[in-house]
Amino acid sequence: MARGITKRRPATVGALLDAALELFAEQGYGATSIPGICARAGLTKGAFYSNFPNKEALFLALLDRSWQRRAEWIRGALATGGDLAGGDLAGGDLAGGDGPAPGRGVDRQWTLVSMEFSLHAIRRPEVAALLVQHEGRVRAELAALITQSLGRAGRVPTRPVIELARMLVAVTEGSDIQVLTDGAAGVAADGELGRRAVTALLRHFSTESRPA
Amino acid sequence: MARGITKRRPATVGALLDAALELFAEQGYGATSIPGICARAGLTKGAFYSNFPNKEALFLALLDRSWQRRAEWIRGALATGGDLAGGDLAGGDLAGGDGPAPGRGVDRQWTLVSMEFSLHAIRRPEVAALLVQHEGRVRAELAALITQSLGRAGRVPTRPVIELARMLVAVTEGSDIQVLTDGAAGVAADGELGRRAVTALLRHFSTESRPA
DNA sequence: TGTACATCAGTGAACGCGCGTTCACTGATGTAC
DNA sequence: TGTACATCAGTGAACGCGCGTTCACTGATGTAC
Repeated sequence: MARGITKRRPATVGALLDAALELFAEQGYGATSIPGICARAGLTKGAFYSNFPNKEALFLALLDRSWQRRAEWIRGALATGGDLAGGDLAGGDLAGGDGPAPGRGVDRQWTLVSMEFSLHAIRRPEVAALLVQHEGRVRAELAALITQSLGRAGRVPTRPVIELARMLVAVTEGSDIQVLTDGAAGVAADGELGRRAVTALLRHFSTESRPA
Repeated sequence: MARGITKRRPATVGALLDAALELFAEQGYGATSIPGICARAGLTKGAFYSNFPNKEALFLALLDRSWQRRAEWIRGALATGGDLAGGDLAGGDLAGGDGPAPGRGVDRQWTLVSMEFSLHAIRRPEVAALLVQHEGRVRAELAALITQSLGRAGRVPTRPVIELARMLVAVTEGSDIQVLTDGAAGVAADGELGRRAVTALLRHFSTESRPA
């Protein structure tokens, strides 16, 4: 007679995660209250405590869901032969989309929430472990994408690809912040600067592969 | 008979700003309470409200002080002929120091607080204006530094220096985040990756200046 | 298919606490003489 | 230099509010027969 989880739970948890994503992006993690999340989700506080012990657990669950969605996206790019050098993964797109993925432009919600999480992780070693693990996986997938892209252009890397992956993530993150702050005003289209830098780094740290 | 400000104020304000810097870095802006700041500063809450209308005003005052200190630092680098390409400004050092400036390595406190402020600014257009203005000034000074560095190396930029300045800020910010998150584990010394990327970008977007 | 009922999931009232903010006050500062 | 006193700056008690958390309860779910 009703053993284990029922079908209501996933819907409730989903509503809470959706509400939290919105509010974390709008107001920030610290400024968002549990009652606020419940109200946005159209639920009572009891529903929250029935599913999570505290706000941090909700945050981790939210990241987990986002990471899964983004992982699907990056794997899709690999499968369909995404080309970094061409620019279709560079810039804002590295920040992908929380869902079916937007095209060009920075995903504001995701960028804000993941910046918050970086801050959070930097302050708490036990949370940092999670982030480090996740970023390791992302870098590994990105490294594969780099190798693929360079290969298509008839080039080979002159430094470990994992190191290039780190650089691309850094420049992309930094660019995204600038785009959100001032739209990289008057310099180039959204993400264009980041894409240029990515291309430059890929060229600088690779060389033509002449099969003797 | 005691007209205008007395000598107590600067000391009180200074203590509050010091306390706030520590706590914002430790716990984050949102999680830090006014009573908390006052306790850390060894003052009562009244002292706070006697000097600031709210936490946000304190935050802005703190940034103002930090920016002034950092501006002195970057101007010093220009005056003493700092060399970007050589690496002594690149990497974590772009993040300088809130004070006489640390040598190598990322300034943890400052990086955390300025990330928080970026988030804050992205969410509030009226605050963003301040940040945009400040970053504009920083980019201008950095552009001068880039021109100087390239000049020393007998090179000229192939793109607007202000654009290069943006790229260097982006890659430096992104690298700093990685260093704080996982120490850019096992890849290179702190900030080394950022420095390499900076050098690569400077080389890629400049060419030898052969005075015909 | 229909009904009984055990278990699961969310409700809503209740609580204690620390927050932000105010304000009458006391002590510190610094000018006037 | 010393004293009187007006103004400034910080104290500490007080307040109302919304937060996080708990829990007895009611309604939803899904199995057994």
